[in-house]
Amino acid sequence: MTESPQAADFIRDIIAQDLANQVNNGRLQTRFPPEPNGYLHIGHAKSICLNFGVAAEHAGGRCNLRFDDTNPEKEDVEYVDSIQEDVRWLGFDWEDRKFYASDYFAPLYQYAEELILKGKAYVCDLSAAQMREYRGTLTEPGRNSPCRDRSVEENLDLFRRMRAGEFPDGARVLRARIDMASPNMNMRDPALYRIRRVEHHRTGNEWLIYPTYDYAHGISDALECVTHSLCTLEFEDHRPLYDWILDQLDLPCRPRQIEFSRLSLEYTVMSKRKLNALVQSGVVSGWDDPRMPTISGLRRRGYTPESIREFCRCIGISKSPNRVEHTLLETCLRSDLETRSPRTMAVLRPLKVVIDSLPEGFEQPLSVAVHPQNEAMGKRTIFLTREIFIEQEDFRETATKQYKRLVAGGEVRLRNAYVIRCREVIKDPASGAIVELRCDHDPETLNANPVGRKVAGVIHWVSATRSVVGEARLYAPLFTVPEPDALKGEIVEQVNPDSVEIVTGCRFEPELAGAGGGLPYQFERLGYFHRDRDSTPDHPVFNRAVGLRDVWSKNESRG
RNA sequence: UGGGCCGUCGCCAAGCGGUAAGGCCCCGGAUUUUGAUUCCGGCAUACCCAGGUUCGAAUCCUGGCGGCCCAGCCA
Repeated sequence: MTESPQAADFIRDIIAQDLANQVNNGRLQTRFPPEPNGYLHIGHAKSICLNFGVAAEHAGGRCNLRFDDTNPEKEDVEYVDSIQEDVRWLGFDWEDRKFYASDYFAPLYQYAEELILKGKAYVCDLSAAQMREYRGTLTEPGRNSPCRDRSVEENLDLFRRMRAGEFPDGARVLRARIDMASPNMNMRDPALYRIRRVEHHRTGNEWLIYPTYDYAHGISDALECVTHSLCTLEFEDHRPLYDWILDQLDLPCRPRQIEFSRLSLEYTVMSKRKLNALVQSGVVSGWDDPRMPTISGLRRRGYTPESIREFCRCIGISKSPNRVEHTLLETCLRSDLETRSPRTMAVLRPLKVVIDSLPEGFEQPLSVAVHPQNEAMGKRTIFLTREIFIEQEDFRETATKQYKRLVAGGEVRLRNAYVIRCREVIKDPASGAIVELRCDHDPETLNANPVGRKVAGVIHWVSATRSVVGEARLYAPLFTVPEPDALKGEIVEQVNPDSVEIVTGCRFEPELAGAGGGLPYQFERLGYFHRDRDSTPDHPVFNRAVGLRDVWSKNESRG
């Protein structure tokens, strides 16, 4: 797709200015710092596009991948693997700069001793509950911990013994010595280290104490010589702490934290906690369920990296609260696939049509464009046979003049083939259901318009004999309300029960049986469909990534 | 209620004292063997509100109002 040029935003403005002013000697270093405790979602894509994107826009700009793995209780290698796959799939490259906060556990520990030596940190014996009590509230200042004035020697001794495993989990923490009366709760002597006898996915059992995010993040940034540390708005209140920590220590570089608003999307949820709940409960089939807003879910659904990048460009970067309409995401996919997706005809709900004017056993090969606007994509061959299938909804016994498809006694064009006329409607005598149509074709209408009359409608079809049977999965939003985050109760119980519709007995052009996992196909007149990994050679399964824009059904249902 | 941040079209979002970009949606119309695509045209006398400064304000000042975030030994 022709990707739009990257527009400026307040972060790019700041960076351009810093670069112009030779701040950090004109270096630009960003980082994408996921915690490996879940799969990446479209909100992360926004951050990835920003961090890797802005680095790529400047000569010498670099973006690191850094796993923020300071809490072994929640983290797992499964997630570090999926995260790397997703970032790469999105089209970004950290080259040889894959780091982990856990790479810095040793220096982090040394810096903590340094803080103690400077009287800027102390070991606190308060329990978690007590600490909460001492912290005060939003409107009342906190109280100093009784341990706050311990001597440097005692603090150092205690901290070393914390590390050595002399105290049980949770017994003590190392705290920054800042200001228990600060109006900013984050500055009320925040915890820096906690005791956790948990195996870490990379450091194993080497450490019994683990640094907190607030302590580790800024130092990790500085050690990597990150110049611009971009994060979401909820960390705005942490910036004074981020700066405080860097101010106390003698570090090689001085990063600057800048915050932007996180992405919200209509009809879905974005918090890892909620997404995890959906996965664990089984209401979705996994992190890559095509209804999920995860990168892996979007990929399985049929979204392309290009379309997701374009989406991220479209939404921009700002500090305003936002909730983006999901039609924008769909538009980005459609506009990507419109230009390069191969076309095919598929009938989801088949209605048998017999063309009586064609002889028994008739087969006519038709060479048709893979993409009508792009000849370079070549031709494919389809076969017209006496028996074909059309879409059930493309026939009505009676209809208003607005209905441009086939009606009893009326004419319609078979896409890429002839105009046919419906002579007879065969019904099941018991149920009255339409089971078959008998039609005649007009032999003069292949690649030519009929003379003396106009046939407005064009419908897709597939040969009854030259086709394969398979399955289509049609998706609707996971939630029926635009703001599911506002819903009360368990998120798992709020999921739209009709968010997936499995249609079996679909008919596809034969080549789709063995189609690879490349770009989604456009099923003409229906939408873009992506082959699912549940497919088998004799039973293709296609996910509808997105439908075609459809003003007709919208207007008709409107009345 | 303490602190931080945000408020420009239905949804994103430019704008940085000189008289409201752009995209999405939406509405017309043209072309069309996909009711798709493409193409033309329309879509904020108005920037949360109220005052003030100024020749001139979405932009500066003052005061309101509304929304989001923070009281994890999560990130």
